[in-house]
Parts: sequence; C-alpha cells; structure tokens
Amino acid sequence: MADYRPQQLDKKWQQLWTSSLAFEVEADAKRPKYYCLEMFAYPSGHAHVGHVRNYIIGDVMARTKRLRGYNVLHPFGWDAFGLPAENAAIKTGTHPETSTLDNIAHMKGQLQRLGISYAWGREIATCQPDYYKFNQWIFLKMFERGLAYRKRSTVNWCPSCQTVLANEQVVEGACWRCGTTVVTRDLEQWFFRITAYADELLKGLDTLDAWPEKVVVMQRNWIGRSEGARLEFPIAGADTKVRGARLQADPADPVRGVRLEADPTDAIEVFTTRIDTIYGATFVLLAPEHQMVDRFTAESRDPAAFRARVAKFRALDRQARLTGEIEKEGFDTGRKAINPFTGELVPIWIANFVLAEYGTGAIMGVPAHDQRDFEFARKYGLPITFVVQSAAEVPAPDSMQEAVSAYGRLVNSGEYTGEESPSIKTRMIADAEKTGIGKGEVQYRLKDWGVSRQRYWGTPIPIIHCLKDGTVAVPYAQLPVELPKVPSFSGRGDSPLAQVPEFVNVTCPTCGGPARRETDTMDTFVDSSWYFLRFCDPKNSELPFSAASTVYWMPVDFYSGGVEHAILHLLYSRFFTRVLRDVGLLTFDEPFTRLLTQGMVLKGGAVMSKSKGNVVDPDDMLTKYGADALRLYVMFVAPPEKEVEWSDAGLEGSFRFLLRVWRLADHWAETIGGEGIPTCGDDCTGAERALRRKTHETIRRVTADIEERMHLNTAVSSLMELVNELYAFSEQTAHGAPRRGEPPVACTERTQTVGVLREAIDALVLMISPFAPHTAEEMWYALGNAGGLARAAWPSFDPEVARATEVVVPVQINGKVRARLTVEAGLSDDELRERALADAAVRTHTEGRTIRKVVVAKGPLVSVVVA
RNA sequence: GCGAAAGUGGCGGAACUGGCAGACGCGCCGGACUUAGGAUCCGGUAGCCGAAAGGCUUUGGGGGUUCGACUCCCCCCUUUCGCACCA
Repeated sequence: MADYRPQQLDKKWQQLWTSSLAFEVEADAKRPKYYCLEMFAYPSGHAHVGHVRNYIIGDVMARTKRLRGYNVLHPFGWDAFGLPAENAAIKTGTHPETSTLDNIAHMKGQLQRLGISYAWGREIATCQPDYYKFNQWIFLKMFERGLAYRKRSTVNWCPSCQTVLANEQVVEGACWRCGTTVVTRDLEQWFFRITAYADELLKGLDTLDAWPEKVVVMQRNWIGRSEGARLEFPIAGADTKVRGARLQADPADPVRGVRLEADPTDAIEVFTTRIDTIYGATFVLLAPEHQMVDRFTAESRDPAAFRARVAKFRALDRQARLTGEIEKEGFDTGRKAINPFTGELVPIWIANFVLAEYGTGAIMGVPAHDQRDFEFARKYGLPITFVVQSAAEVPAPDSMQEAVSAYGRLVNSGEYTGEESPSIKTRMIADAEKTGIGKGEVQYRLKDWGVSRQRYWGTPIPIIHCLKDGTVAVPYAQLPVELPKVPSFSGRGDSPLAQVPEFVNVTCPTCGGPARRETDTMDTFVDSSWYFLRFCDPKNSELPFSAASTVYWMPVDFYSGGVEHAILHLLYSRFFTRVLRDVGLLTFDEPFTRLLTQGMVLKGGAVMSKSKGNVVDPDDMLTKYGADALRLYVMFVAPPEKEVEWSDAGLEGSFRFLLRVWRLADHWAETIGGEGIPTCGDDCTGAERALRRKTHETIRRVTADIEERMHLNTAVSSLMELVNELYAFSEQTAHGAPRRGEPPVACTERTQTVGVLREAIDALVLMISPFAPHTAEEMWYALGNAGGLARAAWPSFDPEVARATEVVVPVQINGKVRARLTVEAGLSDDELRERALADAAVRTHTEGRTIRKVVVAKGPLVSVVVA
C-alpha cells in the first residue's frame, strides 16, 4: 500500500463498480430482497450536502444489507417535471427539457462521485414519455373507476400573470412572482377522489409501526376524521316570534327587514360532533359561500345591501385566512330556523369564520359549550343556554367567562336531561334518524386532490372534449399523449398547451368528429406517487410495472427523505398504492414499511439555499478530502433524523480518522494479509483475548446500530473505539504502533497475534465499508482478500468470544459509587453481596453503621443502604 | 391558543429495558519524534476544594416516586417543529 490518496481511490473504484455492474440486480426468488430507497430528486442543478446526506444514509443501509446477504434494490431517479424549469424558461428562454436534462446530468455526476451504490440501469426521469405514459395510464384507470372526475372549484388566480397559482405560490395574498393581489376564480378542474379511501388511509396508519410517530400523527390530523351527525334545521317564516332573542328588528338596517314567506320544506343542514349539546343550540351560522345565502339575499328587502355585506365577508375571509387571525364577525339574515330537538326558533346568521368547504357549510351555534360560538354570541348579544354540566355548579349564562366544552351530565335537555354524554350521543343520533331530522355521519378534513395545472412542464391529461360525446378518454393504444414542443414561454395566457393548435385540435375517439384536447397538465405529485413501483420494472412498455416484479421487490423496506413530504407525497403514494391494488396490479396496502425522516444540514444556523448563499457544494469537499471523509463525517456528526450544523473542522477530523485506519491497514497488511485466515482462539494472551472481545462487541454494536436503531453516528464511534484499541494493541507487539513515514518492519509475531489482528482488521474494514466504500475496497484488496467487497460477507458476532471473563462491579452506598470490585464473571447475587460487603473501601463507609438493605442489580451492580 | 419533540462539558453528541453520566469526535493543554510541525504517535481535559489520596457539586429550574433517575410522574422556563377557527 502507499500514501492515502482518496481522490485516486474514488476514481478507481467507481470505475470498477460501473464496469462490473456491481449494483445492478435482478429479482431472485431464492434470495431475500431488500428494497432501499431515498426520495428521488428534483433536478435543480446542484445537490448540496443537505441533499446528499439523505443519499448517504440510504447508501450505508444498502451497502450494509448487501454484505448481510440480501438482494438489494437501490435505485435512483428524477422528479423531472415542475414549475422551476418552466419559470426559468420564461426568464431565459431555455426550453425546460434542455435545462432539466442538463441538470440531471450534472447531479448524476455528483452522486456518482460520492460513490452512492445505485442501480443506474433502472434510472428514471418523470419527464420522459415512457414514464409519463403511465401517469396517463393510471389516470385513465382512475377515470374509468370514477376516481378521476371534473368539477368546478375555486382556485387562486393572478390577474397579471393570467395563470392559476398553487396555494404555496400565494404569499400574503399576492402573487409570488409579480406581487399582484391574487383573486379567486371558479374553474373546471380535475380531481382524484382520495376521499373515497379516507377511512382506509386512516386505518392503515395503525400498521405503520416503523414510521416516525410524528408523521403518522400529521397524516391522521390531515385526514381529520370526525364522527357526528348531519341535522336539519327547517327554515321558518320571519314573522314568527323568536324565543329569547334580544335583537329587535331594526328598520334602519335593511338586512334585518326580511320578507315573510315561510317554506317548511326548506331546511339548513348542519354538521355537528356534539349532538349532545343541541338543546343549547340558540342560533345557526352559515358560511358566506353557503347556497342558501343567495336565496336569502334575493328575498331580503334590500338585496343590494345584503349582497354587499356578504361580498365583504367573502373577500375579507380570503385575505384574513392567508395572513392569519381574523376577528369573528357576522350579521343576522333576519331569518329563523327551527331547532329540530327543542322546536324553538333560532336566528340564522352569516359568519365569516364558518368554512364553506367543511361539513355542510353551516353549523348550529352552541355558545355555552363551544368557545367560538361563545365569542360570537357575546359579541352580538345572542342567547346562551347551558345544557351539559361537567362541574358541580351550573354557571349563570350571563357570568360565564368562556365556553365549557367538557362532557358531563345533560341538563335542560328535555327527555335527555340527566343522561351522560358522550354516551348519550348514539341514542340522540338514532332518535334523529327515527324522526327523519338527521343521521349519523362521518366527516373528513381531507379533500379531494385537485390535479389540474395550467402549465406546460407536466404530464398532459389524456382526455378529449367532444361537443357530442362529452369527456372522452384517450384510448390506451394512443398513449402517451406527448408534450408538444413549445418554442417560447411567455408565462401569460391560458395553459401553454392551449396555444398549440396541432395539440388541441383532434378528432373524437368515439365519433370521429372534431374535438378539443384537454390542455391542463397533471400536478407533479402524480409522478412521485408511484415511481417507487416503476423501479421494480422500469423498462416495461405495456404496463406501469408487472405485478410479478412488485410481488418480489415491494414494499419498500427502507425509505428515507425529508419530513416536508410527511403529508403530501407520502399520503398520495399510500392512496395510489391502494388504487393500483384495486386495479389488480398490487397485492398489498402500504408501500413503505420503514420510514426515516432525515434532518437538514444547516450552515450558519440556516437551511442551505442558493438565495442565502450558504450552500456547501459536495464537490469542493471531494476535491479536498475525497468522498469517504465526507460520507463518514455526515454520518458521524449526529443521528440521521437530527438537524445538524455543517462544520469544516468536523470533516477534517473524519479525514484524519480514515488516515488512521489506512495507516493501520498499511502497517499490518504484509504481516497478516494473504489468502486464508489464520485462526485465533486457543492459548491467547490476555491482551489478545481482550482484542477479540472488543472486535466481537463492536460487531454486535455496529450491526444493531445500523440495522435496528439507525444510529449511524454511534456505529461510527464504535468503529473508532475499535481502531483506538487496535493502536493500543499494536503498541505492545513487535511491530509497534503505526507511525507515519516508517515502513512496516518485518518483525515476527505470534501466530495468535496475527490471527487476532486479522480478525479485527478484516471486521473493521468490512464494517467501515458502507461508510467509506472506496477506502475499504482498497484496504480489503491490500489485505489479500479475493474478489472485492462485492463477494464479502458481513462479520458475524460470536457471543462466546464477546463474553467477558471478569467484570467490574460498582458498589453504591446510599446511592453513591464508593468502590469498584473486579471479579470473575458469573458470580451469584449472594457471592456478589458478600464480596461487596467485605471490600475495604466499602467497609470504611459501612463501619459503625447499620446496613439497612443490600440490592444486587443486573449490570451487575451492588447497592448498599446504611443508616 | 392546541399538539408533539427536545434541553447533557468550550462545541457536535453518547448513555440500548430505571443501574458506573459525559462514550466517540472537534477544540484546547502537555509530552514524544523532529531542522520544523499546522503532520504523526502518546497522555490530559465537566466544575469546585485538595500536593495527593480523596471529597463535594453536576444532565434547563423546582418538587416527587425509588436502594438507585439524563431516563418515570407533577409544576414551571426555553427552543424547534406541526396544526391553527375543521363545528
């Protein structure tokens, strides 16, 4: 061996891995599989060490599992569609395809220089027709099943840019690009009916026991299941007197003067989870967008004034919701509804805090038991009726400071008075069903997924609009619907695709008449919802993937990526998996068995970003220290899920450690190397036995740290301990400890010493190889192991060897360690107790005192209590 | 406001199931080897007292359970993240 020149080793081994197709795999039913995946990358151009950390984590896992005998699938690909490339095109004129492919080429080079062990033969890019063809295929399957549908919906619209904006592109109510105030528009949009799977997606969360609890909780909240009831409040005529209302009709207020017809067939439906409080429902609140609002407007004495107030709410609500807090406001429609349980008339108000898109867009106001309703009632002087008693005293409505939301015993609740909630809810719902005034219902916060984008750089939606036949699917045989080349990007106007007549004008597949192609493209989250399945069978031109390939490879055993995808990508993927299961392509429910959310890398306390100018480019580090030092450092600095602060000094330290390992291997290679492992075992000295113990203890710890606990930082520190031990051991041999500049002297060592060292150094090189693969390959080769690491096997732990022959037993007296006994291992508790009490140091503390208690604990440890 | 996670030397972090707090690394200090050392090897390094042996204190703060608490329970403080009128 020679001086450590990592840059040369990187090159040498990377070329060898590529030419030998070292990481390409095929399904093999005889071998256990392991599917290791990192979230694929958006090709932004340059990966910084923050991105790269994730790939290294996955690579450590993949390389470890290979050595552990698994058939490891470790692929990579590109989430290649998306807005940034199109925006860049608008700015610079470079076609998105050109810039995307350039970026992919550069980033791929970066990952290869890091020595990440990807099966590049399975690489995919979502912007390629042979990939997005199957976005379209899946879309059509969903269309056939009614899971893809069109409806009008409200979207963010920038009047200046003439385009739809995603929620995250609206910054404080204004367009992120030009600063124009965003307005809403109703547009026909395509949706995926993810709500059809809401309950299943929720239940499935319970099976994800190898996911971070945090992510599971976030998904659970996002789905937001609520059990309750949908109840009808019939609308009454406005001439009926309102019980308990303090408001008087005000002739000066045009809104309150209403017409007097009553229509008993009309009702306002509300959704509530607290039917037990219904006797306290003293008003009804409508969202400003509620359908009934338009009718009330028309029927009011002064529709123009009424409409103005509603419009103010609708606008204000929108602004406020984007910026945060809004003051609860409302106004009386002048109309009344009938509380279906009490039969009493309650006023109907319009309130700015009632959400149109949740439940029925209307609620019953129970001010005594809901804080929001309470605030509203106080502000407008609406009556408060207390109906659920959870404390000893019934508060007087006038003196209540806040609503009481706790469950308790029902009071003032007619036939239900005296019953306990929440158990009474079931009966109340049943009664409502019997009398036809309502029914039990489950509501979800989750909404259907709007997938239409009025953008160019995405998957065309495979639909044709025909005047005669309506919405028609593009036949499967005609897939893919390819993106036409668009020469220039203005960023203005409708969907860019609408400006390409050859694309838009088609014949209807059903009737052959003239028709218009759909010009929206799909949300790029569609692309990422199934890419992990495509990796199982990336060249399939007939189907997204074959069922057989996924039967072997899926589900993904280990998936890692940023926590920012905790909801969207991971929820959509779980949804797609179920849809494809129902289509008949898959046989399982959950795509990702184990999930790791890796922490970000900070520089100067901030997340790395180009705009902040604080990115650390991995290439700079590679030039200076080589790939392995960077890899090792990033793994050593903290556990993977933790955020870390980048440190050049820390990287330097990892480089020094690799040098230290290198020198050790160099120092001993000639003496211990070669084919055939010398045995070690019999008639060892104490030092030799101790080194063996350390070797096996390290194997145990490193294996568990990587495979079970995913504490890669402590795995590395265990390896460092072993290296320290090896230096100390070497010091006592004829060779002495490795020193720089001194060639290894040919000294003779005991065969046992050679054997013990060989075992330790082989194990060290193998276990360091997932972290520092290039250095490890070279050392493995220098030690005379045939066939490279690709043919090596992870060292196995022998508990017999690791078992200590003597142990140090601390003795605590009144909780403080006062002595340490060195005793042979395996003594009984009684023997330990006896030895402890006989120890001189212990006796100085027990002399003249009463021994109250002696506890011998596993560990072992002796705890003595004296008075 | 609600919910979750976290708080340990000068710094990053260890401590697995309630059992020796501070592994490992960075930094710093000392020694060796050297023309030289910013290389390398060896040693030291939580704080206070002490020449040393040793003792006392110490895991954000305060209380509790226990023979024993970084770990479990209660209250408080700080930080980070998530949700934020979902009826």
